[in-house]
This record gives sequence, structure tokens and C-alpha cells, in this order.
Amino acid sequence: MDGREKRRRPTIADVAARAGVSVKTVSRVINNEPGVRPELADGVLAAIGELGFRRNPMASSLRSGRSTSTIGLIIEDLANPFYATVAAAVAGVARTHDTHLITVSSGEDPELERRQFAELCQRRVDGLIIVPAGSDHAYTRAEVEMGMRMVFLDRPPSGILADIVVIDNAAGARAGIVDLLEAGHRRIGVIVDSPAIYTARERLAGVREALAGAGVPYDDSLVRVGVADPEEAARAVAAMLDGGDPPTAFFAGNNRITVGAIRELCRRGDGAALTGFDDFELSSLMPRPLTIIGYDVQELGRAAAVRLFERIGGDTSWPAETVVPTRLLRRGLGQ
Amino acid sequence: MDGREKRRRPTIADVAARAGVSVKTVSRVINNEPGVRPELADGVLAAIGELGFRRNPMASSLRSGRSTSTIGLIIEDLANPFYATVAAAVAGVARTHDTHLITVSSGEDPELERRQFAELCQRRVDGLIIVPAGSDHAYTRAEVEMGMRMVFLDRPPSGILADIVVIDNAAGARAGIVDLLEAGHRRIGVIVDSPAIYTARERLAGVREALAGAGVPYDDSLVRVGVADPEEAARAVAAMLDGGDPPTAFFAGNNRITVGAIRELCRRGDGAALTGFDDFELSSLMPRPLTIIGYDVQELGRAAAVRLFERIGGDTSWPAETVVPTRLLRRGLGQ
DNA sequence: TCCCCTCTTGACAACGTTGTCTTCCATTGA
DNA sequence: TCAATGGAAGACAACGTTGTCAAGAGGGGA
Repeated sequence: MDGREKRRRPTIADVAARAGVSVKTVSRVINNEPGVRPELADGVLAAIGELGFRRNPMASSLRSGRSTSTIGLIIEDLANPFYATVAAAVAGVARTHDTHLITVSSGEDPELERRQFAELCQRRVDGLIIVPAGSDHAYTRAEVEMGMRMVFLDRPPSGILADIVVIDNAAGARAGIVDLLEAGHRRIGVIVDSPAIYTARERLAGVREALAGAGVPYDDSLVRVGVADPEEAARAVAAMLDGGDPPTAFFAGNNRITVGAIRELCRRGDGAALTGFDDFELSSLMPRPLTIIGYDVQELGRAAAVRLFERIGGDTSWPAETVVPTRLLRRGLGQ
Repeated sequence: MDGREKRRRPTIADVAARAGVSVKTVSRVINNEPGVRPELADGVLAAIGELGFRRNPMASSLRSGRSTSTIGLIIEDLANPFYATVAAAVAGVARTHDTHLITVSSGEDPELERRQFAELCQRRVDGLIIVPAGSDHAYTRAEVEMGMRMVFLDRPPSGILADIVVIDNAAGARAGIVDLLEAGHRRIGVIVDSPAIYTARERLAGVREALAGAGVPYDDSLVRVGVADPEEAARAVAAMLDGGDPPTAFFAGNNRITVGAIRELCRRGDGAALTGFDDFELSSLMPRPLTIIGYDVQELGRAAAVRLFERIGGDTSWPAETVVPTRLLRRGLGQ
């Protein structure tokens, strides 16, 4: 039993020979085309069962030029729970369309993203969902002209007009700041990721809008941008708390920053309020109260996939933007 | 710009016409086959660039009968961080082999797992990595005979001999219990998942071995099996603590159980020691000390993928078992 | 009875690529 | 000068399937 004797896979010709019909008749049975006498069809089905025949989808889609029953998803890192949830949701929708999902990670590298894009197009996937890492996506145009369908997720592309599904970043940040203002906070430390990132830009814009709306001045010493990891976030929190007139509340622009802030606040036993964008696993078990600006990540993936399959199904309407709402969640222990 | 004008994709025939050579010459250039004069090859490459030609991999693998440059991964749920990490690791290895990964979720449904398996075989993937949900995998034999390569991950299959990559469950559990015993605990509450699950069985066996080795009697009132979610785990902890002669330590058979146990212990402010199998995100931020029996999840996926590509590469040695070691980690705040 | 129409069924080509075999040309040695 | 040799290039078939079209059987109406 070393599996080396490799029986050849049966083809429709084998089935046809066994059932005593032509290959075309077998093809008709396989594809449920009308115009085959039931008794013949039964014979074909029996032969299929006996031989263990399965249609070769490559030959099929080569000849018919139709669907490959595959879509692609280009994300940054599948090991990141956010993207994993998106991928699971997309795969779920794909399954209802008898379609498989190929997921590739670009690791935020625009050049790799381009290569992955090209590879997936070469494979003739029926469509692509892309979380854009690079800043210019004009290179996708040639493929769009050749019929490739694309939906962008979480961030808008530039250089190309296409469907897009995003979170309501600005509104979420506004709501988070308004919530802090209503609790009486006037000095709010704001820590966000690099403004090169769309979501960080939008969220910071929401923060400024909310502050301006309440007549609270925007104090540069209370804003840190370009914070990329929990350690840096912790240092930023520490620096603000150690400064003169420290903030009584913090706004964290994403969950990595939130985690870093929690760590530093717990270390110090500081009671400052904390509101952070993006929920994360076990946020409700964090050892202090916090407010999360959350949203349905699954819904994000699902909406993108649904849109993509509408396109694949022939929808040629003008590209649309789908916005997934956010909501405030009280998390952490002692809340 | 509604993308309806769908330019036909160029084929090697188009390239050949443009370069003034035969299709076979183009094929030779594409595949780096020898025997093409450099000046002709340059002309072909120029034509490829001008037309934006890309080889159709379906036609290619249909004709040559070789690799589809695709492997499949069958897991329970991609949204689960454990499986997401495995998938990312497998995709990483696949990438070094210029291969794409199709990931499908079976949701622990053996029937769905069978269907997913059949679908992926139908696609002629080069190989499959399977986290088996069902209890009988004899149905995979027909495909193995036709040359399908498979590696099983995390749990062994039954009814088929194949490569397998698993965690050292029993040794990990033994080490966890020995650690508690050395800290002086003699009454250890043990909470594990259903013994229908291989990992739960193995871990429980490790627990018994460690207890027996230390001469500590196995007390049925301190063992709960078949615990499936954090809520049930919390109730199990509560019941044991409320009984007579409550345990001074708990062993949790997986991270869902660990989380439920933490929740209940924190709610009560109970100081019992806690050791749990499987690490999880932010375990170091849990509001109490705990010990984790951890392992390298990436390594699990990587090892399986490496084995699979060895098989795809032609390795026909006897199926082997790869065991990934565990290690004890001190986690939680206040450690 | 004959013609037309419908319904089954099959023969054949085509999808885009690659394996096999042949052809052609230049070069070499006698 | 001519046969032998070897390398480059192309003609053709084949992979497994499906679209197109034609052939044949059977039925109904004139």
C-alpha cells in the first residue's frame, strides 16, 4: 500500500463506453441538460457511480470559458484575527455559490500585492476581494477591461473606480469622543496609527470633528500619530501622563494601541478612561473598564462577497460604496 | 467605463502571430525550454509584454497533466485563531512552492468534510492537509489510489494510513500536572472536552499518567469531561468549588475551558491555581496568574505543509508521524 | 402516403496549452 | 561534392470537456 499504482482518473469517455452512449450524452447528463431519455440517463448515472467519475473542472472551464468557481481574497495577514474573520465570512458566502476561495497574504507589501493580484488573475478567478496595501491601484485596470470583477475592502483604492466596503470610521471615532466628552472629559489623549493609513486618517478626522463640535480645542501635545505597535502605544501613554496637565481619558485608534494603553494604565494603576477602536478577543476580560468602538467584522466580509457575486452574476451598475456601522461597547472587568 | 467591452485575453497564438513564430516556439520561451535562438526569444518576450499575455494555467495543466499549483486545507473554522494561524503557516510554505492554498471549513460536520474533500479532489489539487472531524476516513482511499497526497493535522484519521502531524498532547498534560503537583497541590480539578475528541482523550490520559506516577488517587468527583464551551466550564468550576473538600488547583483541557475557568475564578476572587492547555491571544493580560501548556501553532502548520510538499515532490516513504513539542508558560498578570 | 416537425442522439470541432515527431538548414568530415 | 550530424523551428495531435450542427426516429396533419 504505497499508493504508487495510480489508477488513471476516469473521463467522460470511460463513462460513455461503459454506459454504451456517446460522450456528449454523458456531458448532457452531468450538466442536467434536457433531452436525454430517463432510462439512458439512469445508465449513465450508474456508470458514473461505478467508475467514481468526477468532471474535470479545468477541462470544463477551459472549453466553456465560463466560471472557474474560484474567487480570490488578498489580505495582509491571515493569522490576524480581523482578516481571518473576513476570510471566513467570504468563504461562507462563496460556499453558497459553489465557489472556492483562494486567500493570499500580501504582508502590507505593495509589490507583493501586485504579484499576488497578477497570479490570481492568471488563474482566471471569477473575482477578487482586495484589502489594498499599496497606494496606487491603476495597475488593475488592464484586468478590469478584460472582465475581472473586484471589490475593495476596508480601504478605498486609488486610481481605479470600483465597489468598496468600509467601516464608518469617522462616525465611530466621533461617537467615541462624544461619549468621553459627555462623561465630562476635556483633556483626551489621542493615539493613532500612521496617517498614511486610510482608517487612521478617517478616525483622526472624526476625533477632530467631535472636539470641534464641542468647542474643545485641539491640543497637539495630546495627539500622537504614527504609532504602530503596543509597545509604542504604551510609551505614548506614559509620556502624556508624565507631562504637565495630563489627560483624564485616552482614545486609541486601533486595537493594538488599545492593548498597549491598557498595559501601561494597569502598570501604573492609573484610572484614566480609555476608549479604543476595534474590538478584540477577550476584551471583556481586560482587567479594567474600557469602551470599544466595535463593528461586525463578519458583516464586512459578507457584504464584500455579496457585492462581488452580484458583479459576477452580471450586475453592471455604477460602483457603490457600502458602509458598515459602528457601535459603542462597554468592555473590561469592573465596568 | 463600465468594463463591459471585455477585451479577449491574448493566447499564445496571438503572441506567435505578433512575433512571427509558431505557437510551439512561444511555448518553449514561456517554459524556458532550450533550443530557441536568443533573437527569436527576445521577439517573443517583446510580443508577450506588448499584449500582456499570461499563460492559462488550466489549459497548461490539462494538457500536461501535471501540477495545478494548488493545495487544499480542510479545517473546522477559519475564524478560529488556531486554524487561522495554521492556514497562514501553510500558505507561507505553499508560497515558496509557487502554489496557492484553498481553505475550506467543515464546521466539525463529517458529512460536510466529505463533500469538501470530494470537491477539492475534483479540482485536482496537488495535495490536501486535513484536520479530521469525522471518525472514519476510509472514504479517502479511492483518491489516494488515484494519487492524491494527504497529510492529517492535529488528529489522526482512522481507516487510512497517512502522514500525520500532531501536538504532544499527553506529554504536555503530564508536564502541566507534574508542575501543579510540585507546587504542592493534591486536589486538582480536571475539566476537559468530550473524549470523542482525540486531543481531549490524549490530554486526559496524560493527566492520569501524571497523577498515577505521583501516587495521587484519581478522584472521579474532580474530573468533568464533555465540557464544550466557556459557560459550561465556568459552571463546572463552580460546582467543584461548592462541593466538599474543593480543589486547590484546576487543569483546563483547552483554551475555551481555560477562559471559562478564569471568568468563574475571577468572579469569586478564588485563588486556586490554574493550568490550561493551548495558549490564546492576550493570555498574558488575564487578570490573574495562570500556567499555559503552549506549543508553536505555526510550526504545526509549517510541518504539515513541508511534509505535503515532500510527498508532492515524489517522496514515497512509509507514512510518518511528526510530533510538535509543548512547553509550560507562565501567563496572566500578577505572576 | 408524404412531408414537416419535434425529440434524441451522436459526430466533430474547439478551448489554450504542451509532447512528439518531422522538416529544414547549416555545418562537418571524407 | 555529398552524406552524415545536430540544432532550431514548426506541424500536428492530444488533454477532457462542451457548443454546434446534423442525422435519425417517431408522430401528426394534410
